[in-house]
Amino acid sequence: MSSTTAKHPDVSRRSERSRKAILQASMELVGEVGYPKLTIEAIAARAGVGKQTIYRWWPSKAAVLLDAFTEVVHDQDYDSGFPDTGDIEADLKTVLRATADEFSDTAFEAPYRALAVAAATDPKLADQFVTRLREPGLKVYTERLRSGQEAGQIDPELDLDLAVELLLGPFQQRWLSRSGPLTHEFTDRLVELVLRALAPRDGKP
Amino acid sequence: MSSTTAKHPDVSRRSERSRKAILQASMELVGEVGYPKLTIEAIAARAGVGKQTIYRWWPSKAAVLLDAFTEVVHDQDYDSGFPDTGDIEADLKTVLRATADEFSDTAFEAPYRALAVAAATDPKLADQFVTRLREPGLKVYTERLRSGQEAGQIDPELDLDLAVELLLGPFQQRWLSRSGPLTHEFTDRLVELVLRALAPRDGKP
Amino acid sequence: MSSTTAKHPDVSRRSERSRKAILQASMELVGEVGYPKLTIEAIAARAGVGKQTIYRWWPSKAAVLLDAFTEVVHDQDYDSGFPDTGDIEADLKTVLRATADEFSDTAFEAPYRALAVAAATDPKLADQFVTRLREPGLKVYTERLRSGQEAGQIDPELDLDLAVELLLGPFQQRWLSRSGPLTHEFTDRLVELVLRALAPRDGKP
Amino acid sequence: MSSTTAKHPDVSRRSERSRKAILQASMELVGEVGYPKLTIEAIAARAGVGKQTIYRWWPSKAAVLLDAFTEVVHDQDYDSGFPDTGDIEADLKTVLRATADEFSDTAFEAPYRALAVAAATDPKLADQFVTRLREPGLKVYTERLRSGQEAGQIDPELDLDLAVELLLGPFQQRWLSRSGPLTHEFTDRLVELVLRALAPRDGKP
DNA sequence: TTGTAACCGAGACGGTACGTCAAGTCTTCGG
DNA sequence: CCGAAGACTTGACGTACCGTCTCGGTTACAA
Repeated sequence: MSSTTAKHPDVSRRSERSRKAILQASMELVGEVGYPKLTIEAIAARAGVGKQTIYRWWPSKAAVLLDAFTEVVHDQDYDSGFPDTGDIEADLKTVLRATADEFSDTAFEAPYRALAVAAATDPKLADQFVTRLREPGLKVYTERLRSGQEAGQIDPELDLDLAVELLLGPFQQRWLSRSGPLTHEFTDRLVELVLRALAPRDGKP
Repeated sequence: MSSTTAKHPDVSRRSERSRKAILQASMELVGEVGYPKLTIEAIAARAGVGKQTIYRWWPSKAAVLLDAFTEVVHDQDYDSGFPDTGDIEADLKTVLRATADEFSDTAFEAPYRALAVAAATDPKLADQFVTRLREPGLKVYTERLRSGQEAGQIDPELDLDLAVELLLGPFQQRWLSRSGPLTHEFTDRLVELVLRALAPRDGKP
Repeated sequence: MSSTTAKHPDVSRRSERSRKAILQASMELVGEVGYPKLTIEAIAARAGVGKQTIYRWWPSKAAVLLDAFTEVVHDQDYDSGFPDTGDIEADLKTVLRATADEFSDTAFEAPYRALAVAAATDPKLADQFVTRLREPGLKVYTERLRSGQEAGQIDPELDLDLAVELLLGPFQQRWLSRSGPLTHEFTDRLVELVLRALAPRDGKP
Repeated sequence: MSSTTAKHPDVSRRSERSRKAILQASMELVGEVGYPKLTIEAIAARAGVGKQTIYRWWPSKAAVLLDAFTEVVHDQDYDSGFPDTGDIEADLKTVLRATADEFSDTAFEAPYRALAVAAATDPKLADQFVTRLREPGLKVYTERLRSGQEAGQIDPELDLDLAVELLLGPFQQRWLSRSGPLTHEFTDRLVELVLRALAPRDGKP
């Protein structure tokens, strides 16, 4: 059913051992040398694999890295739940602090930044990047906001997708452009400010 | 005064003709083939210049592009003033709409995106990118917000830098990651939402 | 067995087509532009081959040319026999005349001079030049002189290697330094003079 | 009178200091890095001179080296006389031994070999090389042989130029191609053998 | 005494080729 | 037929020099 399967050789014969080795080598290398100096040859060598085996199954080194990263993230099973204590400010602050810590972890940062950057250039990749990594991440925020909306803490007429953009846009921007540090101070202030925008309108006539 | 001058050869002997030709060729080529396929060799060839003349004055193709882009921006004298009609919502909407249009112009987009992406990878470049292009752009927003603050339309205790991040973060993020279109509808909603966050706190007479 | 094989990649996978094309292109180009203007890039381009394929198998352009020249010489199967009519003076004159003619043939001269010159500078190359081109050429002279020695026409106590140097040294020197023309007149006089030196000592019955 | 003066700028204004420095730097550098790696830029830098000053007065690096070497040789005033004791064999042996020693002195060898090699490629240079270095060197041999001829030790009908070629050809050849060591043993044997060729014909009828 | 015309040191310039690296393709061989 | 190995063509990299061309500065002859 997957239309992407068509261009591949016989998937059932694929060597799982090679696939794993390639993904792992990619993650290691991107951490060691950075994305721009990551080469297919080095991945193949590190993985003990012929270059052709990479070219056979992936269209670009970015695609390899995306698979590699997705696999790691899934292994961590990151849908580990979003807290809902009833106090939306506290919950958002908790999660955004955690997110900030995650984005400061170099093991996570190198490949994720690499992908974000590659996606900014390559629309094909951007698609997959958004579908497989970004959207699942945003969805949990949207749902927590919806819960707050139902609890009357958030303006019921508000577009929640825009609200999530308001919250995460400044965060992501600061991270990607390194225009400032991702401190808890920052994330807390951000949550407070955003919640002022989301609050139900007072002057109910 | 300028610490970067030191590593250069004798600046006074520099060929202005070559400098101009290189910057122009860079802008043309990045539009034609995109940043990843932009090569120093092609720039040199198009500019009718030896490769060494590029390597002599710039450390990377990104640096060339940054100079090229800066020059264009300055020629347009973009400090052409930020409107201040007294109606802060209208003023912000006007400017953000214009900014959205600018970021949708391919002639502007290609090199700017290239720079933003390169800066995300190369901290050295990021520095210059921020000081020479980003900060001047943000400053005018900060000033308009300060004016609004003085006029009592904005909470006087607010950190205006964070306010600007709140406004432009989602905008930049959407643009860079192509996670949505930069319509006037979007920018208007964004301005409205942000202003709710910036409004002076009620019930404090 | 072969100590030089070690530093090479897998010889069995070598492309015979490329090897031939490179050697032929070298010979053509050295004739057209001369050795100093012979470039690896031009050889690669003419041969329809990547530069790397040349660098993979040869350490320098001189080495390429040596292989090319050796191949041509072997194709001509130049061990085509040294005449031995019993008249040593006639035989030597015949062969030296032929050699002079060969050294006057531009198709032969350009690459051979190039190699002789390069060998004079590069001892590594000199080794191979001597073993693969010079020694086989000298050996046939030595053998003819030995035959003459056995026939009593040459002093039996003579060092035949020195004798060959005496004959070919002036010849080579004149050719290499262009200090005079390689006429048959010259070669004949040379043979006569040398034979006076080689003659058995008289008055020792 | 000198036809070469015409193409030069005003010779009278030439800086003697620069000329000396260039020649000395050339000699030093050719000894340090060898002729093929000798560059005009390095000579200029070492001599503390602008490149143009070299290009103004010499057509090639070989020409510079030739001047440099000639100057050194003349300073040594090498026409220091050829011994003529009456014993031609002893005299030739003495001089050829000295020559062999000279050609084994690296300070002399590097530039002289460089010139010999360059001359083998560049006929223009070869002319000057022969006129200014080789011929003066050969002339003294010719004269000594003529003296021997007049003394009846050498066949009066012999072409003395050819005789000198017979003596020095093997010597030069061995040196240039490094096909053997320039021992006194070798030069002595060579002189003896050559003299057998030059001896007056015994069988005077 | 003062031009002014050269040489001079310096070094930027447009080029060419270098030798290296990696890309993506193709071929050979073993399992 | 997949996978490892790696040779192949291609093309860009960044460097080294080439030979030419200004740029002040410093002589040294002419007005």
